[in-house]
Amino acid sequence: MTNESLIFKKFLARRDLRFTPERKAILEAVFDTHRHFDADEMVELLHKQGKKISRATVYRTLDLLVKGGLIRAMELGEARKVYEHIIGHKHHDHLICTGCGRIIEFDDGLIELLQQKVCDRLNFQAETHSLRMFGRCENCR
Amino acid sequence: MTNESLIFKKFLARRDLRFTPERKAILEAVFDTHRHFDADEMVELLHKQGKKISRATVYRTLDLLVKGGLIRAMELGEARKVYEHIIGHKHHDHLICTGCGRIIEFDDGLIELLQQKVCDRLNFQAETHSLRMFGRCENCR
DNA sequence: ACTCAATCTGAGATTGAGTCTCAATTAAAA
DNA sequence: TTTTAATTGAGACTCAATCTCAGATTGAGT
Repeated sequence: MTNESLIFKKFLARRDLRFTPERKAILEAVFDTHRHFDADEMVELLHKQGKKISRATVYRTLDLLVKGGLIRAMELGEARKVYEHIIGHKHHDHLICTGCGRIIEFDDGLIELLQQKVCDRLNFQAETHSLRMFGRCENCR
Repeated sequence: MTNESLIFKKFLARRDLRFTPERKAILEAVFDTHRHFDADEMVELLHKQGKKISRATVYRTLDLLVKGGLIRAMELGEARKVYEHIIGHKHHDHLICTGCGRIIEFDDGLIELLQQKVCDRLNFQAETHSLRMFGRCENCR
């Protein structure tokens, strides 16, 4: 049993929700994918694997994975939301190249610290944050 | 002639686009509004003022104002894009209360500086950025 | 002022990601 | 086994945003 399965099961149990075969299959497909993906890509991937799971269930389960803190949803300038793993990955933010669509991840502890200071100063209790910089990567500038 | 009119006219002229009565009315309505607004609110506001301007034209003109650097579009956690002025306003980022929807603006020069350093380090030429922190404001925590 | 090519507009159709509905199914507890 | 509640799938629905295209408007050139 993988780490993420345990965490997801615990999350579901806490809410009287069930670890169904569909949720298991989606969880596994999500954690087998080591890049950003969107909901409809996940539907397609599951169908390619012969798993007949409806769009509605995929959307619902991705929401659960977000609520459970296993994955993170982001808007990277496109219409669709994309997702990435949280578990087993250090927090990071994104540079988004408006030329080629490339996503560059970075993290900077000092920026995070200063963000926290801003929140403290304004008496705000941050739960999540999103820092995105849009521009040109080295290949496109 | 206001500052923003001059800038918008110049932007349009540079692209062989016209400063039509509709675009003028939208520009004025936008800069008379001193808070965040979305496209459909702007349509409604114009209609209340007796200006019969179509949704399509409002959407198109807001895009032009963004391209021209007069206003900025953001996603603040809701489905709709919201807009705010850029001209005459210092750059800032946002705290978004997930309890009451309140938007708190802040700016922190040191964070901006560190963002620039990240871009320099990764050879990335940033054009815009967006830093949002979601959580609970002092009234909702 | 007139012509003409290019831009602009409005009404409504269309798109598309995401959500909702509800009947049938499945899981788990009693 | 019975009962109760959660779950699923198919497709309808929502709604912000975009697109279409015919007719109107603009402005440069004459």
